[in-house]
Amino acid sequence: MKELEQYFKALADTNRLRILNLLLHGELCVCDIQYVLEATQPNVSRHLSYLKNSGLVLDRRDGYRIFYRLADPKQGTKKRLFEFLQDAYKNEEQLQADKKRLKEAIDAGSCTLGEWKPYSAVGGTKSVQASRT
Amino acid sequence: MKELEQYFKALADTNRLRILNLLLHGELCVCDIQYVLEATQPNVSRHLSYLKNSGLVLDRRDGYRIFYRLADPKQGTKKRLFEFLQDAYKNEEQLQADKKRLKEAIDAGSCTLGEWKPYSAVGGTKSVQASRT
DNA sequence: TAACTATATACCTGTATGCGCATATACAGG
DNA sequence: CCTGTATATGCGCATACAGGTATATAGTTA
Repeated sequence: MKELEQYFKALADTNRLRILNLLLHGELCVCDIQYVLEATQPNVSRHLSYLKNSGLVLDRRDGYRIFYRLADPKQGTKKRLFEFLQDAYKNEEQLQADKKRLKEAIDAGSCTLGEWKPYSAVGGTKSVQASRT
Repeated sequence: MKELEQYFKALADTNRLRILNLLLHGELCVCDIQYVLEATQPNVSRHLSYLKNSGLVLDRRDGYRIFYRLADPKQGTKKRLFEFLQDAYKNEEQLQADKKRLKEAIDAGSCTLGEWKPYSAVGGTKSVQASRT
């Protein structure tokens, strides 16, 4: 029960919903998220910590950068939760705008040079990583 | 966005998750919920208020009793949310125990004399009401 | 080792919530 | 109207967060 409650607590915040929206499309580093949300770095960092502690996302260090991604989308409840989100997100203009903004940033050469693919294509497998100098 | 966030805020509490679990099976009055949760009456009342304000449940007065039920399970996001919950709840022992306890209470003649049917059978239609003296 | 980049954390403040207890409100029946 | 039942609300307290600013940490490169 605690786990489910923890998921919902993690989802009960606009900034975290926006972050998950971005992560639904693949792994991202903090700075890209920060850029899209137009939030301060500590703010983004804290929300990511919260999401990580809740069990919804995982992180990975690559050099001095840390990449965040959704956690095990294969598994039952979590997988269905992500699918629900993916669906519910479709009605949210803000989130669509965020995706667009991220895409533009990536095209323009942001930190995350990697892929930009829909959630269905991510499927829990680690997305293409990109280390840039 | 605010709406979605509000839903998650409403779900981010054990007591409210337990209440929704019960409501997934039909309309209930406060006292029955109170009995199952073994919580104080003001406590249950406030959680119900919270759920109502979040848009997840509706209430209806019948005499000096007030019945609560899930809101519009027909509609898109909310419907999918309830379905997700229904599914996620299956793994939670506490919630199964709650259902059992409620069922016993109803069989023994609690406030809600009404039906006790699975969510699929409720489908947004007002459940059978029961007023008891 | 020093300088620099990307992230995280500590501290502070304001707001939201959760809970118990007491009390108010709403309805039903003499 | 007075009493009793069912539910809601006000108050006080403790805790959890969210956000900003400043600072610490980890890793990279010269």
